Amino acid sequence: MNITLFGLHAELCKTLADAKRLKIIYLLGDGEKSVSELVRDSGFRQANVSQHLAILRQKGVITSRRNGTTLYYKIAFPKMVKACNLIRDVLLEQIERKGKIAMEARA
Amino acid sequence: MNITLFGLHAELCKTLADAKRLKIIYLLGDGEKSVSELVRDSGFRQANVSQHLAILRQKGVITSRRNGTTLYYKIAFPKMVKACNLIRDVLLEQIERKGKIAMEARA
DNA sequence: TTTAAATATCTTAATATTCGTATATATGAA
DNA sequence: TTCATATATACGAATATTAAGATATTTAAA
Repeated sequence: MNITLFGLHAELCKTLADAKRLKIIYLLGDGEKSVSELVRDSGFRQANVSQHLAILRQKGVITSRRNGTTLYYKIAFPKMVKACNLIRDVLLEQIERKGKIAMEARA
Repeated sequence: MNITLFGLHAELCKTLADAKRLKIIYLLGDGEKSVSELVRDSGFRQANVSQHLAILRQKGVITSRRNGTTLYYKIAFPKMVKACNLIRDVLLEQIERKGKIAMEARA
């Protein structure tokens, strides 16, 4: 069920479906960053950042480059960031249209 | 942690992060469809389709219109489909690249 | 007011995800 | 070699997600 196109597609979408990974993706939007820079800028624990980076790298969303003991990560496909931006646009439109409180009241 | 922008953003991304929901979204891409049409075209069980539709509706990705006992669903934000398409593009690029690498490795 | 059709919801077991702690690995310097 | 720094991985507990079966709800028609 996972080697269908929809299955692979869903797996790729899953990489975006986590608040911490989204933050990391946007931190990498400005250009490559080392793990320790990401730890510093995100406020997440080092091990946790590495875990999320491993997921993003394994799904081909980011790539890495080593310089000494330092690993630099960057976005592999700008289209993924564009997709994130579209989804964020929708979110902002939803918030603007109804107000988040009204949305939750109906839920 | 879920009422942050990144938290809400991740929740919206989550709606795309399931193979069945992606299939439903693409089935709705051509225009509105009733639940029974979706059941027929997807091959999923009725209760399961309803469950996924409920998730998509609750997150504001689709909207519904009732006609008698029939409920018609449609995409609420075309931008969400565009985001799906971008991610699928990335997936296809990844597959193509991998294919090339595999070809080169074999050659 | 029964009945049927269309759709939604509840419950639950299986599975997947996430995070923290602890530990391991890799690289370069002393 | 030994040490320090940067980063990755293993493991387990808590939590979340999914699918199926059973049941409920809604609407219209008989």
